[in-house]
Amino acid sequence: MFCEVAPRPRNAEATRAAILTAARERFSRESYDDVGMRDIAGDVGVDAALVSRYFGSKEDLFLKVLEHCGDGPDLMDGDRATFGDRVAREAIFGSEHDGQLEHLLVLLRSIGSAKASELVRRTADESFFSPFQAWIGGHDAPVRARLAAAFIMGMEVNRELTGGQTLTREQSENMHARMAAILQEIIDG
Amino acid sequence: MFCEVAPRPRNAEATRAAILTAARERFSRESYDDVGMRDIAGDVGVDAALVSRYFGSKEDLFLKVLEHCGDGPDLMDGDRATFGDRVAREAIFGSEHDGQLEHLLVLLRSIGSAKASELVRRTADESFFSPFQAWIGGHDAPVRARLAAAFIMGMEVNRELTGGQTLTREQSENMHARMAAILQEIIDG
DNA sequence: CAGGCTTGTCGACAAATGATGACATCGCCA
DNA sequence: TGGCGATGTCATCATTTGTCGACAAGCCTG
Repeated sequence: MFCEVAPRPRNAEATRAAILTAARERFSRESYDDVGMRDIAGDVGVDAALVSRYFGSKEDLFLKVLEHCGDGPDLMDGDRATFGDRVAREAIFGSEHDGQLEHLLVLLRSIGSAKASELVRRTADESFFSPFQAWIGGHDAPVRARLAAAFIMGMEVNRELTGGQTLTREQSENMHARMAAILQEIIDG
Repeated sequence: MFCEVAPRPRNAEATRAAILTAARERFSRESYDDVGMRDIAGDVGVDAALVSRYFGSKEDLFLKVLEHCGDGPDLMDGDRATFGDRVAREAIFGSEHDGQLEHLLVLLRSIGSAKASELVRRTADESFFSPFQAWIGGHDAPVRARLAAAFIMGMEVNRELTGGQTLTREQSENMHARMAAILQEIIDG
């Protein structure tokens, strides 16, 4: 009884989209160097050569991922008065299914890779820092934007570094409250 | 006129130390994956095979670097009342020749690499988070340590991401003042 | 000065990677 | 239904990487 997997229908557009999605998930969990064309292809159930042909090169694919999920981080969606609370919650507790910070994760994962860092830098500026700074507005917007961004990104890194050992529920709530207050104060000026 | 480079004297101990130093400098500037044994060997003026033989494997060498420069970050050296000022200064303006945060840089550069992340996590805990948390002390030390650490690391990442475009002198001073205040407040409880 | 241990180099290998061109297979249209 | 373009696979290449064993050169001791 051979239980063959249903073959993917021959649809270039859909396959292309599936590859892009798989690539985005990979790049948000592993660094540019650690993600292989064969990995992405395997996730989709396709040969690695197809990925190359559809996207040109690995670098081009990475760039497409950055453009695709970088429509603009939705950090700025929502009430401005609850910014600290919202963002601190996601930064500390994370979120199932693709939270607002997934875009940042892709950037952070590959910031260390020499081959990707240039793309990461440019994207970070164009689709994160600039709009974020504009959204913050007011006096010293560039400075306040950097402070807030640093805090948010740092907490992501922190979660990565101390991922194993978790705080107690009470401590996490405590940290969330403190971070939310600090962030909100930065945002408000 | 052949101007030969003076050959390195045959001294295993010195050579070993030179390799370790070169490795530390490489790993503080490039990620684990981007640093090759041949690179390190080239810096010292030695064959790559020697590095392997002295340190076993690349992973062992990386671990030695972590242990070596991780005697304990000297963030905690100095007056506690000026902690915010000192650390914010180094995080924002950086520092020539190996500042207090060089140790953190090694960790941050390679946090994304799958092969190094486990070592990075362990080292970060043992030689950074734990002593830092103990040094902070007081109520909610674990929480406050993480908040401060996140802010500091985030500013390092920030510098990496926005390295190209610099703030004006005035803006930098402004950011320094704000960051120093926030850090100090976290430290003081 | 000669032997022998130490220190270092050379060449090579196996594995993995991104990339490419030739070939196979599906689906649509005449 | 037959053919043709679109879609996908296979085999392969060049390169890079860490690592290893064999060999060369140097320094110290007898």
